[in-house]
Amino acid sequence: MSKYETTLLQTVDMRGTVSVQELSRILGVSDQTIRRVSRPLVDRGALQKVHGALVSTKSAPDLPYLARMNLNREAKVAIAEEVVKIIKDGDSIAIDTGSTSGFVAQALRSLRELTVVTNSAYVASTLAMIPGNNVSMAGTQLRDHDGASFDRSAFDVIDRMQVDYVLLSASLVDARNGFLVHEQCEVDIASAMLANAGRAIMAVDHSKFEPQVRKPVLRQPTLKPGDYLVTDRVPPDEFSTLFANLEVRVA
Amino acid sequence: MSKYETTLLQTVDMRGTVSVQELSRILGVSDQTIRRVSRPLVDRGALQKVHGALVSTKSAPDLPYLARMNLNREAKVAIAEEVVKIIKDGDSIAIDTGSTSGFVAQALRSLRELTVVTNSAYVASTLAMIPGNNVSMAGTQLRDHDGASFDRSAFDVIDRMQVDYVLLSASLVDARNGFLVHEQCEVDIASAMLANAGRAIMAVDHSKFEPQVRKPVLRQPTLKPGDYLVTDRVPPDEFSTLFANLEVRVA
DNA sequence: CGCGAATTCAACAAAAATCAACAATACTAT
DNA sequence: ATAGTATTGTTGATTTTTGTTGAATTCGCG
Repeated sequence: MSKYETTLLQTVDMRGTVSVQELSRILGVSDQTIRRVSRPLVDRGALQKVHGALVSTKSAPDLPYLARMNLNREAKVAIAEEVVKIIKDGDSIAIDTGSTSGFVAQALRSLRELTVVTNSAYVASTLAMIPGNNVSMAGTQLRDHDGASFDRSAFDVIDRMQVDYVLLSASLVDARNGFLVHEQCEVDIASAMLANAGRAIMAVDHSKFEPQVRKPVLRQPTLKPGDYLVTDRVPPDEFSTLFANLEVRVA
Repeated sequence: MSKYETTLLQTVDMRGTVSVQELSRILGVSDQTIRRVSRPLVDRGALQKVHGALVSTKSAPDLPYLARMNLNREAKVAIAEEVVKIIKDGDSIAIDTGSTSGFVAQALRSLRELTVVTNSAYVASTLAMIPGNNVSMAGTQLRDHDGASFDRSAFDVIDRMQVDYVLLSASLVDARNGFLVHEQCEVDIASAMLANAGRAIMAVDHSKFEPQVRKPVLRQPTLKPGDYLVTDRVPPDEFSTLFANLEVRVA
């Protein structure tokens, strides 16, 4: 029996199916080791093996995250990995709600001793399980489609913290108007997080550069020079002025 | 018997698996001593040894949340389904933390228009995603092994609500002393939920009727006549007086 | 069907952990 | 106080585990 067995089983059973590469990052070992320690597990039937990944034999707990999580999945995973390169063990970060945030939370499981504040119950529960992390859930009543909170107490919690980074997202990036979202409450939370954080990380996949069916109209707070913009494709030229002061990273 | 035994057992049982190096740092002795001291413990079956680390034997009560979720999985799934039969669409329920609660949350996804209050981020995020549900997360700072909160604000939230049911759990059922758990804060939350709820549902799988390695000593608040006890096997006779006034359901 | 990319496997070298024996230290009983 | 006993740290040989390399296999896609 290997010392990684329990963590490995935990992670796979929780997510249903997870790639060997990702497991190696989460456990901090090589992919070859993942294969080695997982072999006895699949022999004994505790796990199932497919090409490139391990899948749980238990009825895969169909974790909520709806259709949006699977929209542009590869893009969001890539962005999440790029975001994790910015963060180091021991850093503190505020994370807003949004589908990309969910992937970032998953990817952040490979770091240690993180201090996290978030208004998303999904992000909170994902990162709270990691031993050594210090996670605070901001807010009480949860919005039903994504499990995020925007009530008064959320702001109280956010305003109490001072963090190194804040992870933000947007529904649409407009060359003229910047980063747009649909709801005022999302802007409010973003502003509060931004006010209490060092550098901001704006994560938007390439689909956010194209026109949306339902056009968002509310502007996210403007970013500071030096804040990060992480995306999965080189943005079209028309955005160059908007991103002029930002550190742009393409996954 | 060595003076380190109890600390060693506690630490390993708490964390599920901990490396020899880390133990030597924690106890302030050499790694060789850890090996020496742990040998009789693994001989007597109180601990398990792997290369580089000690892991708690499987009946250990405080394994990380997701590891515990895979312990007696079938039993807990069955119990969860039985619990769901009690609840109807539109009901309100308070849910405490614990591995069984996680399964109940999964099973409750088949109901609609639920009002839920819980101090577990996992339960909260699981149920908040269902359209029509109204979920409140009680508490802010999350305990790292199971993502549950026990801070002041958790009680404020719970005390504001009046719900139809409360789902409780226990680490051990003792014929003389009733339902026992390890931590005072868990009792406090249970009491608060109980005070604001109609009928209680105590969910315990059969393993909770047998002696535990680390014996819990704190009594859960006593249940009212008519409260439910849901389990997966007919409890031994010695518990008949304890369960006399309860509605017992066996999955 | 065949090609390129990704994944897996086998084998070996490097690193880490274990064990046994011994030396140093603390503790006990007289 | 002192001899005897038990416990702990250290050292080096041995074993186990881990990362890396390169070959073989599988997968995806035209």
